[in-house]
Amino acid sequence: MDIFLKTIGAINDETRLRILSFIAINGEVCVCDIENSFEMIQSRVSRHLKILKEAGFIKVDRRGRWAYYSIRNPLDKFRQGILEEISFLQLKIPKFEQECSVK
Amino acid sequence: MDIFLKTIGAINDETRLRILSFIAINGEVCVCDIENSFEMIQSRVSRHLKILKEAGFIKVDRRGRWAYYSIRNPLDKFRQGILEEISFLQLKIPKFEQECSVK
DNA sequence: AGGATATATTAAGATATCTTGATATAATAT
DNA sequence: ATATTATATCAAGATATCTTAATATATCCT
Repeated sequence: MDIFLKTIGAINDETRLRILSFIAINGEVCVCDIENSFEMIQSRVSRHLKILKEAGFIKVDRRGRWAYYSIRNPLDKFRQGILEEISFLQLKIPKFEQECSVK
Repeated sequence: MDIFLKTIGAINDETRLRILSFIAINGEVCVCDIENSFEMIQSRVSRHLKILKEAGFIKVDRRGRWAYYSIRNPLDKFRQGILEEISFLQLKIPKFEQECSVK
C-alpha cells in the first residue's frame, strides 16, 4: 500500500516522467548529464532521482564521484506496464548532452 | 499526457483507492451508499467520485435523484492493470451499508 | 593537505491538493 | 407551490509537494 502510493506518487509529476523517459531512452546516465540535458539545477534533479529510485523504477551505481542512474532490471510487470504507457506519451525529452563524466 | 497525469493523480490518494475498490467490489453504488459505508461527508465523497470519473475509471448513471457510480466498461488495459494492482493491496474497505436509495 | 568537482540534503517560499462547511441545483413528495 | 432529499459546487483553511538557494559530503587531483 505504502509502496504502491510511493510508486504512483513518483510518476505523478511531469518532470519525473521526462527524466524517467530520458533514462529509459539513454540507458545509464549520471546526474550531471540530466542536469545539462534538461537545463535544471542539480538539487532539483537529485531530488527527483531519489523519488524515482525509492519508487523502484531506477537504481543507482556510484563509480568514482559520479552516480549513474538506470532503469532497474528486472522490473516487475506493473512498473513495466507504466514505463510502456509513459513511452506512448508525447513527452518533450531533450537530446543527451554529455558534459561531465567524460570531460 | 494530460489525461495520463489525471489518471495517475486520481489513484494517488488512499481515500480514492478505497472508494474505487468499494465500487469494484459492490458494483453499482450511489453517493449516499459510499457516504454511509465510509462515514464520510457528502461533499468529500462527491469530489473524489468526480476525480475518479474524470480519470476514466468510473461512470455515473443518474436515475431519479440518485447518481449511481460503477466501474467503466470496457476499461482499457492500463486502467485494468491498475485496478488489478489495487485489488492486491490490503485496503480497509467498509461493508456496504445501503441506507438511502432503497429506503 | 587543500582545492575542485559531483552529488545529496536541508530550509524556505510557492503551488497544488485535501477536507470541511456552506450554498446551489435538481428531482421527488406532500 | 413548498418542503425534502440526493448530489454538486464553492470558499477557506490545513496539509503536502515542488522549486530554488545554501550547505554538507565524498571523491579526485595536485
